[in-house]
Amino acid sequence: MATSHDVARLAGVSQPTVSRALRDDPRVSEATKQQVRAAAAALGYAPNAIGRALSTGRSTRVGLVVTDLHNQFYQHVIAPMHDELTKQGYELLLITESSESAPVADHVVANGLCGVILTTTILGSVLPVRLQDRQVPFVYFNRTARNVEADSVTVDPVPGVTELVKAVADFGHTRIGAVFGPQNTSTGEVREQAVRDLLQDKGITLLSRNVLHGPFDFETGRSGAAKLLDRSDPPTLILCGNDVVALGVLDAAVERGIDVPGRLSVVGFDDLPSSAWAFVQLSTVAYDLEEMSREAARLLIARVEGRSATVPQHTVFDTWYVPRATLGPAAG
Amino acid sequence: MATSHDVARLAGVSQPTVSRALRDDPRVSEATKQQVRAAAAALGYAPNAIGRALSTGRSTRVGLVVTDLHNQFYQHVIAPMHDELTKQGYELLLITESSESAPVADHVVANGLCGVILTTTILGSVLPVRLQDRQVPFVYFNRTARNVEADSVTVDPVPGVTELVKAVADFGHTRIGAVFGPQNTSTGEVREQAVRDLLQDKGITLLSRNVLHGPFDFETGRSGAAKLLDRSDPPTLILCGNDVVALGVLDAAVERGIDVPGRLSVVGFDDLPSSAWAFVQLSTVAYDLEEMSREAARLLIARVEGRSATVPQHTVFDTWYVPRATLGPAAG
DNA sequence: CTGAAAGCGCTTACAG
DNA sequence: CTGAAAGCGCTTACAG
Repeated sequence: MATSHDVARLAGVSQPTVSRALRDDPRVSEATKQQVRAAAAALGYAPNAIGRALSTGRSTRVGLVVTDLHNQFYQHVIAPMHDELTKQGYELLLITESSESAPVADHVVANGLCGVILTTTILGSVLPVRLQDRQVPFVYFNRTARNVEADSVTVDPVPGVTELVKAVADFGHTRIGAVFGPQNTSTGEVREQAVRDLLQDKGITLLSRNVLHGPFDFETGRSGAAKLLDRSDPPTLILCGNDVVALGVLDAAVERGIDVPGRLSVVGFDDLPSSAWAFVQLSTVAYDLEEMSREAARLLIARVEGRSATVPQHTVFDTWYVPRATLGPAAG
Repeated sequence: MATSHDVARLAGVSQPTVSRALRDDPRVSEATKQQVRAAAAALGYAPNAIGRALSTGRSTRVGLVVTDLHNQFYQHVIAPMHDELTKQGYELLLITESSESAPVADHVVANGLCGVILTTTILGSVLPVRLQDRQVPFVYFNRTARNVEADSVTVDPVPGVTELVKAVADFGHTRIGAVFGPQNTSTGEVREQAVRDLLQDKGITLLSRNVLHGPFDFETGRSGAAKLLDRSDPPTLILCGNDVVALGVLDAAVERGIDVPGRLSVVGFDDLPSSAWAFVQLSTVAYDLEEMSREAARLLIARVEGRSATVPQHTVFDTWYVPRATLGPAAG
């Protein structure tokens, strides 16, 4: 592979001039730039990112920290995020957060990532602290944390849940079950609180024995539904922490031959593409996940490039209820 | 962040000794190693990967080249692949192949990737050639290419399709439609050929007007099914290039109120987790996609580390038929 | 067993 | 407008 020295030799200039010319430095004359570009093209030269990173102390590599890459949800955030990053000349490195988060922060620094998007911060996690210590810019995606302030993109569940709860009340549901997300994440907490508050406003009680928690995955939904449905007085509706959980609930219901929504209604949150499939038709709360993913990338880049205000930026996305086939009148 | 110089100063040794000690170089005495490790720990030092990469000319960063990150399929390859790479001390960088593939190869070199996994090589693509030119190790995932030999992991569709075709024949299907994958990929080609050959062995004809092609996505299935189902003599069975396409076909069928498998049978290929959901129950051809993804990572790492035989390694995975609810007796 | 020197491929003050 | 020099943080012959 050609280096800037090769280009310099061919163009008859010094190596630093090659560096400047190709970055379109205004101090280099047009004539010189022409020559350098021609020489670079002739040699098929592209600046080496490693050399640049070492020299500038900054790369264009962004880390995306996730817990569960198997989760369908991430597919829909990775795609637009990667797209936005690429468009702006950055790269996406996948990082899974293991239980020990200190290594992650070291890893990030050692690998010269210019910033990190945290999709997975457990409340009270030390990772944000570590990143801050090491002065690595980061943004919270769909999460926040109390200990460390930083840019964030989140969702306001209230508008969507308000509409949803109205539909629930209109359909006459009173025996309600819930399979919420983990209690140690802000996403789980915020959604649960919205549902609880708004149900209460409608005078609907959520019995604590009908409320379950677990990771935002299919199995949580399956096993949660199993517990709730095998009772003598099963709920007529199960509210879920997200769509993936709701799919698990549907799976359990169908397996038991329980008609949805005839005998059981199910509601999710996220409105993933699969929820709209004709043989799923999951009623759910939606928001613009794609735009939200892009916004996370944008916030991070702005921060990395020093274009952000010193104070943390918080973008909040609106939600709305999407009525489909899995929420219907309460069973007799 | 501390550098090896800081550690050297604290440990009272030279910087190269720090470098050697931390890599556990046998030429360094145990006593010195102890001191260096202690100093490194005290400073929270971790070797800088950028410096190392520049110096060795090799990183531990692997690129995964995909076309369509939105496709559900990739979720199931990214997760295990990332897991295997991480386990072996490598990192995963996402790369989408745009139409122009020369830039991709340059990008790979400029960013010092140590190797690349190609999931998406179109037959006749120049990317493999470019990578070979630049001496970047790579492996074909689920694809091969004629022009350039390289390590590969692929699937042999024959065993699974043989079983499948037997079931199809036993159920008495004769009016058969197909929505195959793209004709410009080896995966699409190989699967289609297997289906054609094995149907022919059973004396079943696949009318060319009933055979459609398209990208391996949901929309291909939806629109393909629309075409086939709106005919006066619709097929009693639609064979699909993969599960995602089959889901699209199911979607179109359900939307039209067509009973599956009463009036229409549908079969996929891949056996993605969603195909097993109780409300999907897609009959399909399965193979060990997770193990296959890990194997791709392993082959690449072995190649990168010079542990592979000079001749390309080809791992081929077995397939089998998974009967579920979407393949039944041919409609009257 | 350890250190001094050189170099990987860039960028960035500093001169001129 | 351009070049010579130094340095980013490592590794790797080369001496000793």
